[in-house]
Amino acid sequence: MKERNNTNKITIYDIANALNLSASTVSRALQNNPLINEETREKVQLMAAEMGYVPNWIASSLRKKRSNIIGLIVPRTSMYFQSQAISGIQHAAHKYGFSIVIGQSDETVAMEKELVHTFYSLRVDGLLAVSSMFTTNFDHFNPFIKNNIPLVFYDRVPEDFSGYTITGDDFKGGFTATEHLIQQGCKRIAHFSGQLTCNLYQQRLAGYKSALEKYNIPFNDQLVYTHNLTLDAALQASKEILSGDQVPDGLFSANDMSAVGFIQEARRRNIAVPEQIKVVGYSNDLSSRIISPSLTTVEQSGYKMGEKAIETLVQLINKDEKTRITKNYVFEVELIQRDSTRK
Amino acid sequence: MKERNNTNKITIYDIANALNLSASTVSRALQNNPLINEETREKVQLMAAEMGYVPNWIASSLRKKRSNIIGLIVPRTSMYFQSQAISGIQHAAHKYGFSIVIGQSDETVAMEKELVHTFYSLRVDGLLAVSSMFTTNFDHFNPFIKNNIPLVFYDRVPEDFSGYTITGDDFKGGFTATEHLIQQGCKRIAHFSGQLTCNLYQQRLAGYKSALEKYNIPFNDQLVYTHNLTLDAALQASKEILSGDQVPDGLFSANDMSAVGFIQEARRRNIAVPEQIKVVGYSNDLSSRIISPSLTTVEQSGYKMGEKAIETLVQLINKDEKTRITKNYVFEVELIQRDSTRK
DNA sequence: CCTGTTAAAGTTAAGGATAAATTCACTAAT
DNA sequence: ATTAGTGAATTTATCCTTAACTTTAACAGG
Repeated sequence: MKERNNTNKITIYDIANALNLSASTVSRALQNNPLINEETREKVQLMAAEMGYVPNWIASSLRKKRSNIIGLIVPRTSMYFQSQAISGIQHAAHKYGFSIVIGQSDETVAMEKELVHTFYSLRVDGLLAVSSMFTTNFDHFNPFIKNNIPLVFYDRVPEDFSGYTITGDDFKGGFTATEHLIQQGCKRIAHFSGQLTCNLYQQRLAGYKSALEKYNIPFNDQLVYTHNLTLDAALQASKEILSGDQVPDGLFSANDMSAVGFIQEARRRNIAVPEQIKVVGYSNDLSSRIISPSLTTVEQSGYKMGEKAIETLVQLINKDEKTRITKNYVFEVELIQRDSTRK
Repeated sequence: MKERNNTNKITIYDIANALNLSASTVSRALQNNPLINEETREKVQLMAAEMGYVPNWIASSLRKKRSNIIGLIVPRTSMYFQSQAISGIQHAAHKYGFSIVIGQSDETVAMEKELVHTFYSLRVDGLLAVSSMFTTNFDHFNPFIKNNIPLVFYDRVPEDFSGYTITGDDFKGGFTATEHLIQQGCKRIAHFSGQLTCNLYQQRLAGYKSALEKYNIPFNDQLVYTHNLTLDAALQASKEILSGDQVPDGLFSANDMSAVGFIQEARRRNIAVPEQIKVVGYSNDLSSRIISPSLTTVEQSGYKMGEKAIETLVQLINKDEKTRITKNYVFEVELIQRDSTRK
């Protein structure tokens, strides 16, 4: 038996031969080009279906100089917020006829660089990116910027970037979270922050500071714990905080996972949340509904942000002149009150 | 100012012209083909770097009939197990020089069909798939099977499929989980199952039945609750169970999320876990460590399964004759004992 | 001195689809 | 009857890279 290889796929030439037509007529007919006689078009489409023709997207991309592929760079697909964003992106992308190629930077700059290069070589029509926590220099995105290939950052975005960005209102989120803790009676509020090179955490910290200032609570940088916001890092920091002599009465954590870590460590030490310490997280992860006490957090819809990001990108790709594209779109945030800050 | 379009990218012809060489020499030099003089090769590579040349992957794919892209179909990227698997797949794929295009079926057969078609048109070199819960007929994968394009299923796989599969030992998992409950003293054990059209849930149920049988506990199909295993569906089913007159003393849930839902509903009704009812989940999701009491569960590494799946696929793509490829690889499972089944 | 060999190129032809330019048949208008 | 115009198709060139085939020059051996 002869082994079939991948080469004997049906092409438009096969259809053309079968119908005694030219390849370009077939091509046009399949695209419902009005230059083609209705009868011919139907004949072609019928034959294509019969022969099991599937267009070769690679050949089409090469010729059209358009791949209908969008590159997506995320630090990790397993982060709840990111996986929600990916869902939003996928759904919207499919609606617009684009496929998504995903790359994970694993929070490293080196990998991020490599991915940008790969996507450039792939000739993606546009790039969607969430930068790694450690990216401060964005020069490796230059191939896209210099060649005018649409590029949209969301969630974590470069500072002073002249391009398109989609973010949550992190300052407001930090402010609201901290203000809520104060209103619930907290006087000594600790803060878990991520890398301050990252706009997100900078803004959340700034919001935290601003709320303290409003209520005349002096800022104390001893209360700010900067780490990578994983469960383990949070447990570590929590031990430090809870074994100190001046234990705080509130914590605003820049993500939910490390707030969860804090609550678990507090429970281990029989320190009552919310009675002795009140806690606010960030993102409204699934875990915030699972931990007990349930976690007060700042809602930020990954799904919607992903959707908005790709919508913006697609408008840029299609050079949509009619609709005005917002350059720096900011999503509203909302405080979700749960048990971890009950009075 | 003239607008730059995406077309004026550097090609091998530009390099060839600049050096007064032919395009094929440049092509060869860039691929370190031994037919090219070392001096020439260095000259070409230097010039390529200088001119900012990036190979056009689309043209190369068309010519080589190989895209180095692998398609991935998952029900949802946001499921913890799936996102872990994606991480494993991504890392390994990168190592082997492949890019991953991800599509979500959203647990619908229609979307799954469409994705298969898209990936076929994309001329992916291979396809990795986790079927939707509702897929019973796998004919839509035929384009791949008939054209001998490597196809590997993992986690959820078709029954009686003659191709390559990677699964966890779901029967053993179901058996071990149920046996553990029995050994902890449970006599009346309920089971949350997913769609029984899906091998996973069938096997876990079979394991559950087998354990009951071993300990001479009669199987009672009133105790099996089939739903889609989301938090909401679990809450609904839990209400039913817990408000009935014959409340069980144990629950084996086919995933962690619905076990979490059950524990939450039990807490709401002041039914103590594990004292009154013991609970075992499946997958060792993050949530199993967050819920209190912490959830006993069956470990199944998504990361490793993803890695194994893509390794198998890559071997198939490369027609690796030397290494024997296992057709139906089964991962060991392990019971992780936590507080939800304490005696 | 000529043939044979080899290294190091160059030329040409896919790969499959499509846009642009061209041809052809036929109708309408002068 | 001749020209212009139109609808419907065909031909050709192109996208960029690479594999297959050819050429060229240099040199060794009889």
